[in-house]
Amino acid sequence: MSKGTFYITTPIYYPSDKLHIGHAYCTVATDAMARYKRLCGYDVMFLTGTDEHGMKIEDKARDAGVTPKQYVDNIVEGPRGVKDLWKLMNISNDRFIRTTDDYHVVAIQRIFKKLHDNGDIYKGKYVGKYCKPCESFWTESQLVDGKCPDCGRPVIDAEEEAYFFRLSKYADKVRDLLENTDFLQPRSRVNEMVNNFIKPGLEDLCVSRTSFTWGIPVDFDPGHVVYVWVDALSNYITALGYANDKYHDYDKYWPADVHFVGKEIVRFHSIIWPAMLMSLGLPLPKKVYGHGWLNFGGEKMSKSRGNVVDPYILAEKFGVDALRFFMLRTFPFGADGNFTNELLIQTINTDLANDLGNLVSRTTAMAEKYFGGKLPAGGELAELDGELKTLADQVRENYRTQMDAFQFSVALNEVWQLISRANKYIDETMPWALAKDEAKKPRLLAVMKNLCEAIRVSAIFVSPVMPDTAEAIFQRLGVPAEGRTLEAAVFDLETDGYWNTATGAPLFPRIDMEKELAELEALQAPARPAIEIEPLAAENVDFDTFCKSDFRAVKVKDCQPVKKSEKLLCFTLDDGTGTDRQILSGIAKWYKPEELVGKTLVAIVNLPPRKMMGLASNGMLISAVHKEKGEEKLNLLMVSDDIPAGAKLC
RNA sequence: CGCGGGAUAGAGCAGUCUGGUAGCUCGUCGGGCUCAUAACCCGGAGGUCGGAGGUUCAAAUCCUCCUCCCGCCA
Repeated sequence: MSKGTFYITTPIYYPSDKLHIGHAYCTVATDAMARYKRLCGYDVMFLTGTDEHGMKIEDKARDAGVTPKQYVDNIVEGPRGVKDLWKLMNISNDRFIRTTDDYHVVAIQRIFKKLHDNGDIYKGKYVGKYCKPCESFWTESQLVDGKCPDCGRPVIDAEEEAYFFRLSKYADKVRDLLENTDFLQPRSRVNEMVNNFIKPGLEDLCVSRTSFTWGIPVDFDPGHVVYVWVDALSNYITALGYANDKYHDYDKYWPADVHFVGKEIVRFHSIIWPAMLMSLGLPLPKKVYGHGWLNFGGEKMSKSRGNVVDPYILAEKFGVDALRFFMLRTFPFGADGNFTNELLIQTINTDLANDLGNLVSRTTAMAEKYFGGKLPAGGELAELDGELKTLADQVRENYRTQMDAFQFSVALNEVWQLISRANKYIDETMPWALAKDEAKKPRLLAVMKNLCEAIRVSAIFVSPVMPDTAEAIFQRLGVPAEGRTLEAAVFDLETDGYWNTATGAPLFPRIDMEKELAELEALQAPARPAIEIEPLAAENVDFDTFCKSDFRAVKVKDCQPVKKSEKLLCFTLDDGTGTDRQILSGIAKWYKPEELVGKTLVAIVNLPPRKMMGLASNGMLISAVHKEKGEEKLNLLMVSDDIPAGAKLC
């Protein structure tokens, strides 16, 4: 009686740090879709996992003084780790893959060998920017001001021996796949991929490295480890047993019905992954869906901004279902969303407490009061009831269409049409008035049963997103198992016998907005230290070297913003020599040009001249910098105006 | 001319592909109801849909140009 199989995946997450709400968003969406398909009657395989190799984890582990494996074990299996989080979020994955799992390692070596043997992987030279102290390769785009993004030191051109995958060979086929099929969704992502990566020309892909060791060894060439692409992307097939003996359902579930991925990795899933599969001669996944990101308060979430949202705090505070619901109801799945605590609380209060929760409360309260919770067969129907059923039928159609298109927010909006209609139905029928007249008892019975029926149907629709809530509602109404399937989600005006309702605590208590916001603020604040300063330098500078630095008091004669630059201000300074000195400084964020004119500042004047935005800068103004609650703060060093221009500091 | 996303009532968003009375949530104002979680139901006020041109009987929606914001994600 199964309708076939449905294979759905999340990306495998990189456990270099604890996961945040963005990861939870993707996984919850995938979980809701998996549950929905199960509800539809599919034999579902839902896979998630972690991508555990690579230099960054090697580095993090070294810093923490543990082995890379110990490091990832802790983040994946440890307290409040990845698996704990998914347990908390009620994620119903059927399988969890770690790229350090033995079977995966073996399979990757076989896959790598196969790609090598068929000529799509060849040995070449990887050319890039190399930072010697960090022993790291960087690409041009990763560099910060042309220097190593980790340590800020200069990089050199360098090369290392590496294996390459002939991605270029598949450029035309991949382009065709993207442009002429609905493989990649939403459609808007197709242009991004084609314009940014395929049109400029696909380069072959570096798939092995020798500059770090935390990875799967290339078994036929010691010293090389498999670089992320082959290792990570292949998880979708190794987890089914491809090229290994751990599992045996590759034939059953591959090709995947959909890979849900964040927009930042659409490129790998829509270009590299299909090309790899083509090379292996395997079928391609049916769809890749690139969802948007959750921003926080209008800004991108990031560690350094200190605005990373911890799903643990929110789930514990407001409940897992409420959090799951909020993420899927509020934001269109394909686009970025702006997460705010206010919006979260507002959504919970409006949709869950006022609309759904209150509907259940008032209905069960009346059923209890008028019928002792048992609603027998019979009742007197009216025209209005047909309206309710018609809407319920429409909602069912639209809900299924939207869910099948992965449009969670639209689908849920449909369900809330029905919930609102049911609330309105109560006002229209006024059961409390009917209850006063014994002759109207049959009508009252029908009204109550219709309400229960509307709630039952709604609960089924809601169940993929809020499994616990749906369960609670079924229990409150006394709905038997056969009344909980999507098949059974058809509004019936003639329900018979099975209603056995119970009153109870509110499903979703209303939240005191101001109080909770304050508490959240307090909970999140400790994560951001009030004042942070850079650690003192470990290395001493010798006296002579220090003495070479020529610090002088300078007076600001003029200060102008630099066109096209957000950061730079251009200073004309009196350094006491009689000739104006021009210095550029990246402090526009903190100071307005006009407020600095006339001030006496400190500058080092014997730095080599440097051009910035086409203007020469002869020296550097000295500032004091620190961080406040994760935010960068800067204060220009201003000294007494009594000090004459050019006075030497020593 | 690097690429992409965005600009719609006080706030947050949908609608733009497939032109045809501008919609939702919150807030606000007024009314109703009392079964329910100060909830629920009805109604009002509030928008020249970033700007300028163009196509069309008709444009938030299509075309051109401009301004501003946001990302660039090994």
